[in-house]
Amino acid sequence: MADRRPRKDAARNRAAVLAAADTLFARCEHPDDVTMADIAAAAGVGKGTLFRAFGDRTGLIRALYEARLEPVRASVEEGPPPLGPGSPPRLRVPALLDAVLCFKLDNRHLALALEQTGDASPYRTDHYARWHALLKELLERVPGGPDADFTAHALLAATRADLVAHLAGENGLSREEMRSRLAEFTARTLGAED
Amino acid sequence: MADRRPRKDAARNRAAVLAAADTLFARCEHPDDVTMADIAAAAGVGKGTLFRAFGDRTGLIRALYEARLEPVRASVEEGPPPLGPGSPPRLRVPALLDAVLCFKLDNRHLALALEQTGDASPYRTDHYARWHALLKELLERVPGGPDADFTAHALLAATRADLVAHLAGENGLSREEMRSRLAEFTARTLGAED
DNA sequence: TACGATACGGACCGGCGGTCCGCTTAATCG
DNA sequence: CGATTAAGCGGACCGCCGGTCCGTATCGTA
Repeated sequence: MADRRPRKDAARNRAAVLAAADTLFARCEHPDDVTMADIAAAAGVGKGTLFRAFGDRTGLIRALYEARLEPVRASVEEGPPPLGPGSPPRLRVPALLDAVLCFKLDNRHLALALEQTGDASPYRTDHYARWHALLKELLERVPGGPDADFTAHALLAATRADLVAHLAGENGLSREEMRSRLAEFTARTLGAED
Repeated sequence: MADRRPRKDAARNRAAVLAAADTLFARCEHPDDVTMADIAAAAGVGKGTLFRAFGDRTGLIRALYEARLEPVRASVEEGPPPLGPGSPPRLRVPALLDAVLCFKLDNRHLALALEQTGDASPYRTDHYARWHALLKELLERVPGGPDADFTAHALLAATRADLVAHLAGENGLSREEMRSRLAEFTARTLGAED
């Protein structure tokens, strides 16, 4: 009844597919330019392998995204302040949003691909649920703070992948400029520090 | 060299297609469930007609969206305060965002279909450009206000169709609750009124 | 009414995500 | 080690969708 370990070749292929998909998404401007067949070919496997390993297109992208996100998640859950636990909400909230923003900047293609996957809104993924829950909890502990639930959503919305891509691309906003804008915006919504 | 008026049947068919598409999108939960063939059939025309009139899927959805948006645009550009011109930014900004939110609530399916259309990010449409430009201009006139450009984007991001749909659907947030949450959020980012 | 321009419509196409099944190969066991 | 077996493989195949094409029908005009 225990989970049986996967075969060696299966594990190797899985990794190859993830790597291939990663580079392909990074190379192409629009996520839809990368087809499943492309990924399979680049990874040197058949399409069947790819679908058996990840279920469907969304599953593959999600797996990639979450693998990349893992270090950030770790920093947030057990890293040092101000990002890690234990730091006061007024410091941790901006740190958290900055981390999300940086992640999206560093993984534009992936985030775009994921948020844009037709089926299932980005709001039903569990990583979104985690960010939102944590943010909400922190906001609730800010004295005189705004409605935590909505504010958490609104702040996260400011880091949407396509917005970030637009600001970086069309507007030519640099990484640091964007970070400081977001920090300022976050500070405002937290309100004056009494 | 003048623009030749379209033939009567062409105009009628165009209207029929828009109407059919509207009801179909309204009926279905997920925009992708509505295919071009469905729309053509519901409108009682051939697929060719549909594509000749609107170019492609995105064009059709955009046309629908903008037709619906027209009254709101009119209210904003030449209506009475606080939504119309002439009212002070501190009143007009929240009014504007409230109007956008209400529009998205009333046209969830359309907004979803449009924002989710794979090709072209929602940030390159001209209605977005208009909202953003106006909002930015208003924010610049708020004394001691935040960075206008980024803030305008961030505020609009809080009214993204899929977020609105999520809040209304999963969270069961009522229309009025959402409006008041957004109003509160907006007020916060505008800062204390000195 | 006759004629040119315009629009119609549905058969058709290319390409995509996803499936299926005969073959290969890794793991296990005597 | 060789035999056995289940897990994994891969690419031909399928259904569907957005988009095109062109012979035919209809509108507007004189």
